[in-house]
Amino acid sequence: MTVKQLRAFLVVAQTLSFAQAGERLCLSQSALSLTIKALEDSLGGRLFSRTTRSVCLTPEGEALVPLARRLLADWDDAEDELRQRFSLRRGRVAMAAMPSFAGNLLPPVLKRFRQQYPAIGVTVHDVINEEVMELVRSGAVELGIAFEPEPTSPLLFQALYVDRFVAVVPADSPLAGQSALSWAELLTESFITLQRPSSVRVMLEEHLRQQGRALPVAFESHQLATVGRMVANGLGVSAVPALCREQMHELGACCVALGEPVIERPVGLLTRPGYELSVAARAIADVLAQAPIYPAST
Amino acid sequence: MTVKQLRAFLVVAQTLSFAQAGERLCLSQSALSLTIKALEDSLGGRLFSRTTRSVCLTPEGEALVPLARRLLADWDDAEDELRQRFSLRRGRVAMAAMPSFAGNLLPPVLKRFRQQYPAIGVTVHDVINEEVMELVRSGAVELGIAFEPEPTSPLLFQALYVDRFVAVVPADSPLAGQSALSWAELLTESFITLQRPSSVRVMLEEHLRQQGRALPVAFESHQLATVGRMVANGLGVSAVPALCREQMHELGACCVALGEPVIERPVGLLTRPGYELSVAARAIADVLAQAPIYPAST
DNA sequence: CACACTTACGATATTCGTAAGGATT
DNA sequence: AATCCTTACGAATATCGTAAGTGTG
Repeated sequence: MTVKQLRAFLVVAQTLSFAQAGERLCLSQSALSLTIKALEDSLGGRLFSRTTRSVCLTPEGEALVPLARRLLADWDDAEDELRQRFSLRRGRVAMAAMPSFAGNLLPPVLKRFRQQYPAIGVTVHDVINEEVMELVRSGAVELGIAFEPEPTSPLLFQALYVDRFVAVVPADSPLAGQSALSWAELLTESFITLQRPSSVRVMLEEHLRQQGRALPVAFESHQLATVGRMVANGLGVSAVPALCREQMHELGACCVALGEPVIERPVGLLTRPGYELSVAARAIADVLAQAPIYPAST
Repeated sequence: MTVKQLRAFLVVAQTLSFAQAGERLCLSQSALSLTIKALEDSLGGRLFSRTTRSVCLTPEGEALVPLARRLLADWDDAEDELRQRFSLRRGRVAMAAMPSFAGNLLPPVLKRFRQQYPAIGVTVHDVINEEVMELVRSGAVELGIAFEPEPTSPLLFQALYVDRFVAVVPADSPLAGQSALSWAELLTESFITLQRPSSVRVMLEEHLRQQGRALPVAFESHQLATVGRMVANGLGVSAVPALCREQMHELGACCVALGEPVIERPVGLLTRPGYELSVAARAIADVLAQAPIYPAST
């Protein structure tokens, strides 16, 4: 039993005429006759009762009509579903982004994406850098946005821009007026930073340890917003990726460039090697790559 | 999108190997490759991600797997359903029979039918002769069992046997001992018969009117069983088709042959012209025609 | 180098349309 | 006689398998 046969059957069942049905199916009478015959043979009995002059359904044919209708409707629905996915008129993408990106650069990108493909749903997992990598690695999400992983990581990385740490100081601090700060100057103050699993914290400690410095941590939080608020209230200073500059300003803190050693690290797209992206995920990746919203890398 | 393509897709999705899938499908690698390619083209995108060395599903392919499973399962179910109908391993037949037949000869016939085709359901409408014809005419039932209709009737009739009226008298009546009765003898008694719409009543009156006799109706009922019981209790006599002889005996009444004029009429199968019987109905008709249970026609 | 999928090409099957046949109104 | 379905047959199309090509482990 083939799709074509079933479609032909339904049209004949509706018109009760091989000639009319053939016309509607763009098929000659003879071809249609053979098609129905083949269907009947495959099922083991007659579906139509032909009396050379008139055609009518046998009881078995009658029973097939509703079955065929449902079958073909489901068939067409499934076909449509897939076609819509491929043509970006439907779908859902799961992605993960580290909080600093998810909260700052991602929303405008998603807005643009939404304007372009309004029927594609997006699930964003706003988790710390390490969990982004884990979600991508496990296949739970198709796309991740995070710092460039170690070379030993099996994940594919495509850089979007290079992020650089900047100092965060209270707006009324004397440090706020300077065009740039040295680490030595910054570290004389009480330091506020994120809690341990955070990659921002880990990166900071790692780089400073390499030059023999330690982080004088006075307060820590697991929310960037809290860090910013603490700095704004004069509890101390911090250092965050430039990505968060806007957010810090909004919280009332001031960002100042940091001198040597410049701590910077590429931020970009993580994907799982060996697995293709869905058309929809590919579209998000493209919008991300073309978005003109990234801070200069220098 | 064709059935063959979808089946091929599912096997490849399971094995994740064109070679193995081809083997299971009895298809060469190349043919399978083309089949999948055709499916992908028809849907507008890739379903598998091939890296010359390994095959895996794209997210869209992943989405198609459950759809394809359901689609093909439904497809096979429908195919099976029809095949079972044609092979008499499933189905339902609606038929109608006049009460005298439905209550006497039909049960053993249906028992035989059931033994032969245990999975075919039968709906029997036990209604008076005229309604049997109406149900067949309207297509509500495929088969009817009734007296032969008038030649003007559009229904097809196939005789099973010829039924003849016999007298019904109380067992303790002097009439019960005779080998045959004349209508003159019978009509001297109080007469019990069925109520008006019944064809038995109509036929009786019609035949007697032709010879200038009237029916001295004392009691009437719309149930043959009640008529029999009334006769058994000495309320009077009756005349019924020979078909009901057994039933009358069981009710305590006695049946005796009737002399001239012999009232007889063929009983048989009614079908709708121009409409084919279902395989299952055909099977019942065959069992009915071959059943060796009919009284001799003479 | 070996394996696994793709592409190319000739052979086989299927499907199609035209034309003839048969039956009914 | 006209209409409608079936059957027959040659042609176009599609599908298949073998074999060569290509990229990966």
